[in-house]
Amino acid sequence: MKIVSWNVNSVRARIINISEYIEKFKPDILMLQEIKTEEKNFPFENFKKLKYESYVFGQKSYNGVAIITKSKISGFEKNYIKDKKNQARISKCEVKIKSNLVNLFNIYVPNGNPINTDKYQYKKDWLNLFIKKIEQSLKANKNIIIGGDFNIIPEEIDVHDHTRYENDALFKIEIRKKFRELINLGFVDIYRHINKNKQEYTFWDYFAGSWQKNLGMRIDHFLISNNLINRIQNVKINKFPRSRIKPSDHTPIELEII
DNA sequence: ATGGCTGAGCTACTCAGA
Repeated sequence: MKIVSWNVNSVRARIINISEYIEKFKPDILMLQEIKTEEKNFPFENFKKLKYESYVFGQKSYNGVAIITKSKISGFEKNYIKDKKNQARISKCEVKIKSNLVNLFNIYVPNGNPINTDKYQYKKDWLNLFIKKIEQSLKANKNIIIGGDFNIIPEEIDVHDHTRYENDALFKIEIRKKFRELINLGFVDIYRHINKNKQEYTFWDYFAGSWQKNLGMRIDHFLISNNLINRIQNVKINKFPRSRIKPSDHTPIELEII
């Protein structure tokens, strides 16, 4: 089963790119972040034509997450954590993989910049709430996959110039510690687990030829609960969509699980 | 290279992104 996470930076502005991606790479489950639309304006029909069902937690203008799936999922849930700002940033569902029921989380963690504002506190609060909820969730079901835009650069290798990001909400030590805290509950950052020294990115900003110069960062991740690690066949950052016309600033990360 | 590019909402310009 191929499960993919992709921050699309508006599902409506990106519908051609996303459709092209689906037809070319055939994900079973595609988790989208930053769809930037309410459910009533979501392009359900476009995905239906490609034989995918859509499950949407939308919001006007900003944020928003969705699951586009060919596989059967159950228990789709919005508002999984109590978000102080009422932002659409997380959904949960269950998917059967072989004989296991796996809890699948799709997350869009707050950016947190600038760090001298309440946006940064909101990011920390959000991460703390999320960590607590995952801790609880593990007690009920140890099979968990968390995919999404974490807005966290885990280590120095994961950004083109780490010295520029020491006081950035994506790379500040206390934020990276939250990432470690999550992992210490019993997960691996599966990309780094498989690729020990590889320097690849999932995001390049739109400015000043960042893509052409490969000035990017790895901020989109899959965390896999320890008991599922040996079921992972492959994890891949697919740069193709970032190279297309009118791209998202993020590119998909793809997971193969058996 | 802390400034420049992109999308939404709206229709001039701000907010947000990372």
